[in-house]
Amino acid sequence: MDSESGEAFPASIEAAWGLRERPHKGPKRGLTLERIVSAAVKVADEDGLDAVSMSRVGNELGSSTMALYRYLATKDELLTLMLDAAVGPPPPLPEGLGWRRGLESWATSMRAAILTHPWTVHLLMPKGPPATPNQLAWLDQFLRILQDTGLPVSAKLATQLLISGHVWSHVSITAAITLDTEPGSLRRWSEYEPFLRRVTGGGRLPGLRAALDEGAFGADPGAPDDHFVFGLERALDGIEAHIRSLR
Amino acid sequence: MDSESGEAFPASIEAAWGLRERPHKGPKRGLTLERIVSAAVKVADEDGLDAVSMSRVGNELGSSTMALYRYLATKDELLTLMLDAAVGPPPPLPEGLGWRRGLESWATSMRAAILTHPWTVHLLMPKGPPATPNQLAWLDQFLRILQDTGLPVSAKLATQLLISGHVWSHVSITAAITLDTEPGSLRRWSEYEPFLRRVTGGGRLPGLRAALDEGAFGADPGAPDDHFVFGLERALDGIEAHIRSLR
DNA sequence: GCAATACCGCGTATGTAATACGCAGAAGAG
DNA sequence: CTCTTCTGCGTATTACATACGCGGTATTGC
Repeated sequence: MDSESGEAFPASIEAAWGLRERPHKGPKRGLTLERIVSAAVKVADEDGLDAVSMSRVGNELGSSTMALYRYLATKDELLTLMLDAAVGPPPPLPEGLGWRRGLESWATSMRAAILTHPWTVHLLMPKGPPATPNQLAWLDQFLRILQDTGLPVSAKLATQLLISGHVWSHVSITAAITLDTEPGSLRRWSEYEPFLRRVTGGGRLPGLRAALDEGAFGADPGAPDDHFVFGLERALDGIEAHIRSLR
Repeated sequence: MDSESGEAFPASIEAAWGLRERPHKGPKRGLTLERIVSAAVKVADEDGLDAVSMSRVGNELGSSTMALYRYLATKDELLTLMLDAAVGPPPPLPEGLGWRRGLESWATSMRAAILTHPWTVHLLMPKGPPATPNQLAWLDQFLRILQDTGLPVSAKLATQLLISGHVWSHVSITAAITLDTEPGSLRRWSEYEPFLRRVTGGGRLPGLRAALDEGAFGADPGAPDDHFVFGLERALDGIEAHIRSLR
């Protein structure tokens, strides 16, 4: 009954939605997309994203490298599904919060979900419009939170762009600063302030220099959490004013 | 005279700042970091980021693959410098704009700079705190724009996080939707709306479904530009209210 | 029942990268 | 003039993703 247009998105994504339940002829399938993805997530949790190779994931399942390609067309699809699985669905929203508290909760939960599996940060760059189940579930929840605000749809989507961009930006910086303490790209936080002092010498970059002298980039890189809240609240203030202005 | 701490950041970044001018003994150097980076940028402009391999860049310079490693420790450093070079310095800021117009201009310029070389989108994920000259120049300009607002430094930085996150998020989505029309990951925009209708069937994802029925995801993917402006203005509204409240 | 068919897991092979290592020659230092 | 330090670069290693095809299996049409 479906039109034959079902080829628009990769088969693995269709499969993740539970569509595409082919009645099949050949031997029984030994694996499941779900099992593959969760094995890959486990590898990433344990040994980092770089450890996720097709052969490693195959081994983890007691299977071979190439068997996975019966379920996935490319590694990229695996990564997309890993992100979806690791972030998971949005936690259920308490009723009657009001849109503002709702969005605060949404943003905070998303940030937490991402940082639970730090490697997801490296997968946030979208490879296309959101299409996986959990990703769309988050979007859906966002839109439901704004349901009764009277905002037009396009404003709701634009709001989502702003808020999720903020989350994204925040987790990326956080990960880059606090988590990537690999000796390869040294860049230890403690070296950062002296470095900035050095390059802002001789009157270069006066704005930055002034910030340094006011104590930005001080000891504690935990400040980013405050930055997160600050930016979120300012954004919500702006949205709130706009919603009020619509009446 | 420098303390011996100069090893905090990769040598190539130090070199990009013009520090590290070693008086050298051996043969004259045949290349320059600058030439390498601009050759790499040229390759990316012509054939995409995936075409940028060490050997390809070497060839482009009439040199060998391994010669590059006298200037760069890893390919990652090359990518970092490519981003810096492609984005370039911020355009000079008109005087007397006021902070709000200033930030609008900053955000718009940054968006334009990134989209001038679409491949830069894939390099935006930070690998550490910003350290390259142009990157810091943008940050510097941002801070100077906020100079007379009375905001504490940490609020200025948090504001930068919010605004740049918005730019980032916007260009990423834009690139993912409009530019990645590779047949590999099909996902043509025109297939997106039908896809969403399919997965929101049966009462699933009601928020999304409502948005669909209101005409979101309609024909024209040029709407993201309006989304960009909307989000930016809301954010600035919030900042403005906050600045006012400080008096 | 039975053959044809479509699909399974997976071994093998290919191609492309990044990059470690070491050599031979060049140029400034003493 | 020799020693040291640095150069460009050839070679070799390692690690992947993934194309291709084989031999076997379970379902389907007769």
